[in-house]
Amino acid sequence: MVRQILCIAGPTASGKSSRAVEEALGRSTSTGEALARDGEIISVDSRQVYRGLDIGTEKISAEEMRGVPHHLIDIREPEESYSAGDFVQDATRLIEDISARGKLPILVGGTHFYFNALINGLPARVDADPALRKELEQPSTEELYARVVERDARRAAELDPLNRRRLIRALEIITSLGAVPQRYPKDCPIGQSCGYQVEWIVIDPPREELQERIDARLEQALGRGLVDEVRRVREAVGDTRLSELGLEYKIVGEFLRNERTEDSLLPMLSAKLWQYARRQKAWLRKLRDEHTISAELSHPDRS
RNA sequence: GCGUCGGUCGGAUAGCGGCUAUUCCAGGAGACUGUAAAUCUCCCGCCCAAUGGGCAUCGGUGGUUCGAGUCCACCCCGGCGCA
Repeated sequence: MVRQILCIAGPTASGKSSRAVEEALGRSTSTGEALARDGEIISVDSRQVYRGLDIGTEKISAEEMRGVPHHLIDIREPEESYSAGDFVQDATRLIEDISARGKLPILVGGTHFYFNALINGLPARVDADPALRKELEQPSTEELYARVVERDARRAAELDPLNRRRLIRALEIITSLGAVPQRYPKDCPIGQSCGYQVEWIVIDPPREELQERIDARLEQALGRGLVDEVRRVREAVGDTRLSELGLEYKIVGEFLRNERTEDSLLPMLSAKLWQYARRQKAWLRKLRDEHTISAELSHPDRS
């Protein structure tokens, strides 16, 4: 059976979360018509899955949820891993559950790669192999690339020879399957693999407006104790993992280690979040190209 | 005032007489098939009849030299030390 889902995507600070709640409550008036919707929200966010990362990830508060169930938030400890594969599995299950209850699954978030993975599928289906990954940390990047070329020339041609992470992942798949499966096999056109009927809402505010929203949100986050939150997370997971969590966690972590001044915090965070937003916009373009979804330039008053 | 260290492309930084002035950050354009807020690539003085070529450029002015960001002199500016 073809499940219907609503996907809300957009860059950071674009106001996705509150829009999702409105959609779930059926109060969206963007088209002028009152849509009687009763939905549950599935977060599509690679960082909000972690407990304790609240301020830095701009996690929605209980009040802001307004009684709408939210899924895939606070489901892991920060030191645990969570992958696109985990997400696809969890989201697939949740979509079934929510649909079975007669409700509309609403997927909202800024991890656009996860949307892509859910809708277009992840052909490999090979779990991470920590032991193998550790072993593959040893060889030089050149060597890793040579191995991929030797064992799967087709995939090698697609990969960046200098991107170790991707090379290691490719070798992980090759070790398990012999070769990396093709992205879009002839018998599985784009959009067919997921079997969902997708309605898109893409919120993509103009540059200047988004930058203002990012800065406003950052000042708010600092006022709400961002630095203390990062300090707690750092104590729990250590510096390496902290940096991996990215953005606020990485930058504030540098400050906590006295590698940067307090004055440089806000400007640097602002710059990094804008860089992030740009990467997200690149994904939106890709999603648009693949799904003919249209962007909505308007946005709700707050997020 | 004397001494001293320094003034390099938005910021920081390398450069110790020779051919394309280094690296990091910021900025811009992208990639992305299981770490994705991660990871990675390219561009980033000016101009052009541009898969190549031309002209600039290292605080200023002069000088030494076949050749100067690099050496010398003087000047301007900043830090430190001594007065």
